[in-house]
Amino acid sequence: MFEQIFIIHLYIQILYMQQLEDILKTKQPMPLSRKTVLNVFHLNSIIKDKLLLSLKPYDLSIEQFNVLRILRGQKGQPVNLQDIQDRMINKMSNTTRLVDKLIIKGYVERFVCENNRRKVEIFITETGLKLLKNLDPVVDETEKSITAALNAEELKILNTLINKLK
Amino acid sequence: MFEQIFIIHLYIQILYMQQLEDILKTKQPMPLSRKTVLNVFHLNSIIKDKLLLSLKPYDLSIEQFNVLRILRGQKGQPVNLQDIQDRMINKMSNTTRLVDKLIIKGYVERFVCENNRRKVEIFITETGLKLLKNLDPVVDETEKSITAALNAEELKILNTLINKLK
DNA sequence: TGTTAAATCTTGTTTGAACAGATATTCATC
DNA sequence: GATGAATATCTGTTCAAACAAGATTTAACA
Repeated sequence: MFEQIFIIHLYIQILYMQQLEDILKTKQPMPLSRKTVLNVFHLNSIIKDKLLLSLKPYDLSIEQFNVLRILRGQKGQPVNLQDIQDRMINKMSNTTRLVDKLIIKGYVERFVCENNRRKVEIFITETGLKLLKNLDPVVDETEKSITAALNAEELKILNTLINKLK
Repeated sequence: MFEQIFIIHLYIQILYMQQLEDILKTKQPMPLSRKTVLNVFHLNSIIKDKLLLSLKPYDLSIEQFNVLRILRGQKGQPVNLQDIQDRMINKMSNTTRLVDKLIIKGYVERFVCENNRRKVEIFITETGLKLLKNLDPVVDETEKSITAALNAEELKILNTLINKLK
């Protein structure tokens, strides 16, 4: 956890400031806190839809895809279910069944951990790695198109503000 | 849709810049676009959980609550299902059943539109209005606590950036 | 006017999420 | 080493979301 101070001079064109009010067709102005919450929900929904559209041809949910990326990041080192749950973006109750589906599709394997037989160790398979390799450019492209409206500096500011909220 | 130019001088303390990397335990740095997407997902998940917790005592989902707020905003004017769908933050496929649940709970009523019998007009009931009145301070408080880490200027910037992405 | 298309809502089915309870293994303590 | 608590995962059930097809009413128009 670092502590730095950035000084940023930001010139922003406020083009679509009324978007949310347009959708909701509210007459009176909303508190800034509510507007922010609703805007985050709305943006999340838009991004989710776009990503899902990219993953649809591969029959993967966003969560399944993220788990595969987590496993790849391990580079062969074992991960147990708890680890996966901790690293998932949307906390889920049943990671077991998510992994089940990835096993059925042949993208991951599950072994009982010999050191601690309560745990299960999960690995990504060659098939899983190959799938990710195919998906990488697709998802990269989608993510870039999603964030295309902001330049690097603006994105950094956005991430900073989000991190302060979390 | 207005067009204005704001000049904002922003001094931001970057305190938790590494949060996402901490969770995912990734070694190599992520592209800024991916980081942004994951950060939005993560923030959305956190906010959703907090709001759900506030609504839980009232046995309302976030979507149900938002629909009630939309109906209240109409001040007695009829809204049909299509209108509601258009104004919902997360586009849903079956608004019918969402409204069904609100009817069962006695918060809204449904009538066939006489001018166009394909449409159904939906109104909020007195019970629904009373519920919202109870919920207002609770949700306001939650929303404020969610956004408490940012001051008004930062929130405005955040909303502007989000709007540019949408 | 009769046929077809469009708009609007509903229903059926399949899949995913949430929650609680069950199972299996390990750890701590006596 | 027997017992109860803690850890880690799995399973059952219930409820919500996604998707597609169906039903009803209106509009278009030859």
